[in-house]
Amino acid sequence: MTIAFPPPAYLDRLNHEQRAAVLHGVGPDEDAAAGPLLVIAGAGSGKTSTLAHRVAHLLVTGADPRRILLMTFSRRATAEMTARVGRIAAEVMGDKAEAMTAALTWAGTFHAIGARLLRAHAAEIGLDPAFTIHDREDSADLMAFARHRLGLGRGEKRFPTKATCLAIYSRAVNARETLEEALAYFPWCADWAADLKQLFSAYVAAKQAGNVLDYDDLLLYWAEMAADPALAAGLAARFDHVLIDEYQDTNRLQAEVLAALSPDGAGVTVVGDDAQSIYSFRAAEVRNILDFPARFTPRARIVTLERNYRSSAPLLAAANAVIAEARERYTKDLWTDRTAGEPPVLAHVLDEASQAAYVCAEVLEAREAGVDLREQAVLFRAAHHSGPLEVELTRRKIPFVKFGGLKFLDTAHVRDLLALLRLAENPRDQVAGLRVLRLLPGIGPASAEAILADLATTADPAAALATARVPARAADDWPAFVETFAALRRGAGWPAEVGLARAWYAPHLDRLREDAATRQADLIQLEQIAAGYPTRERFLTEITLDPPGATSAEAGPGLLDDDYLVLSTIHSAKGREWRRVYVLNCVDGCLPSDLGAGTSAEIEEERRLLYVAMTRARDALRLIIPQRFHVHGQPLRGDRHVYAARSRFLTDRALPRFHQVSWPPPPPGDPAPRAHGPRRDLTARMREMWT
DNA sequence: GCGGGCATATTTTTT
DNA sequence: ATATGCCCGC
Repeated sequence: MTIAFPPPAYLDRLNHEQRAAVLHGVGPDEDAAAGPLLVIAGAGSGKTSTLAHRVAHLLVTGADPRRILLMTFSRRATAEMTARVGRIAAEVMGDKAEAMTAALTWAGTFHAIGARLLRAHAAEIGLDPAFTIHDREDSADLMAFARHRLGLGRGEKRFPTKATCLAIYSRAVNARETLEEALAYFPWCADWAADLKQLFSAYVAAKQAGNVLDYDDLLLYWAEMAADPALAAGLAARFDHVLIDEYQDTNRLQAEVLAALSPDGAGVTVVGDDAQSIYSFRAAEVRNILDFPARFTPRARIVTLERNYRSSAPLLAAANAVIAEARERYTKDLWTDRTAGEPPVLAHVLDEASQAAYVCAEVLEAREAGVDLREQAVLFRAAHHSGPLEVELTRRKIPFVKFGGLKFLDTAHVRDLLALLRLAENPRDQVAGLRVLRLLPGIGPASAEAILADLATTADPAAALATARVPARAADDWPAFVETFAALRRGAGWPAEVGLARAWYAPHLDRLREDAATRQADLIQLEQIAAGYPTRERFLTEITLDPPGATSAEAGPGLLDDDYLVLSTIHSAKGREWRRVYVLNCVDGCLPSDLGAGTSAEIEEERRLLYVAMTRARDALRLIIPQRFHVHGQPLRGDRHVYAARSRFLTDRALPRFHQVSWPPPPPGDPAPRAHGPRRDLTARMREMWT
């Protein structure tokens, strides 16, 4: 492959630092062969573009796309990245660029790449390549199963729930901590260390018996494989270049994987921004990025991108003011030459209902002024915060799509259907089997377990089912199940198999659920999604590793062609941008969230969360402060609420960066505008007397 | 052993 | 408002 001289025109689009990041160790001075590179890329500094240019430049200068490992944080980010790489490369290579990006097959999330590598190397590490992958809920179910079997939780004191057990386990694995160290994050469970150890051991055994891997295993097996001298060489030899996006949100286990892929850092590029680290609840370790340069000798090169191309100056000034209060920070303030623009607005509203009304009014007004709905987004801390807004949007017939929170895949009927497909893929998968078999009336945990035990040990699962002893009450429904399972095992064709599974499931759905019709509609949609995958295995793997992230009021394909408002958790908004951004519930208790112990590290992360939300906006930003919002999860039906204060992150020092309004606007001539609610809320006091 | 009925605690963010 | 977990009758 020839090197393009003079340098390709695409380099001219980049600023000095971006170009340095793109050119590092590539091209004419290949002797300076690419040592490790860290790109600190502030919000809106052209990070994605820079990374895409670097990959494209590697391709243009002759790198083998099949030997480039590109890890991003979501499938959407992967798709966006490869599309951009393709466009850039096409400028120089024309039609050939398409083949190059098509060969960029090792692009995906850490977990997805891990799954592929483990399947490829399964035989070498004692895995059956037909392994299936448990998502969080499956893992929790298996944990519950192990817990039950050990008889834990029968004492007087309540044993931690399955979700908590899994969280502790996961923390230990991802942070590479001992159980005792991990328990520091779960102090109320400290007394259970011995039982938990026993439980985790049983959990691991159950996973292996079922030939299943959980999320953590995808990284753990990978890291362990890489740490084994006999296996590591084969892994490391696969790739010439390793590029990782959002490095600030990786955990220790992921850092280990990276270290094993390239011990001396050759060919490694990591990109991230410590000011946007928001995943420590998932054991993300911001030290990964901070300590990256010093891990190598000579140290890794650092390129810092501080010029912001996204936001107007007033918005950026406000975001800088918020992050300036952080206890500890490493990156400098961002700057921009986009000086014009309106200041961000702090909107005081009465409650969540008026918050919803305010957002609707603003959104519609902006649309009248020419800003499409899809250029606007509403962001919030927790998925349920958008509830009242969703109601209002639906009432006003404003289309929207929601990212984050409860997903399609978490509904019982979708899980039931997937469980059947998974059992066909991997008959040893006990969680899937238990779920499916219990759909048959007359089969409960005990008989299901007996049947599954046979299934796990036989060479011919379909035959084993046909001759299994089933309770008399289940006899009528049994043949249909056996037949469907056998057809799936034979491989009835994809995605036709989903149709078979659905046909089998339909009568059970009718029997078990009131709203069977709407749930059927979901399953038809699932079948359409399945049609987009080449095989059952790919479908099952990828859908658990990167589930369809969005739910919408008017679910259904085709919606994406229309104009719709985006609703998203702040976490799911990472890496995205919109012209106008609204942030709900900017009050203490929501942002920062008052759950958890409230350690200062947690508080700092909440501050970064607000920063991430603010820096998504290009032209306009509204932070909304309801004076009262109602407390969720209270047994008292109805209207318990708290009076909230402006988020502590919007300090007096940051305040001048905002324009403050009350909404609805006070009537003209009102002598006492009540921007901060009733002077004294006696009704609340009356209620509090009895709480 | 199954499955329905009742009580109870419990809610962040996600691969 | 929901989900998990426990108990009891069939």
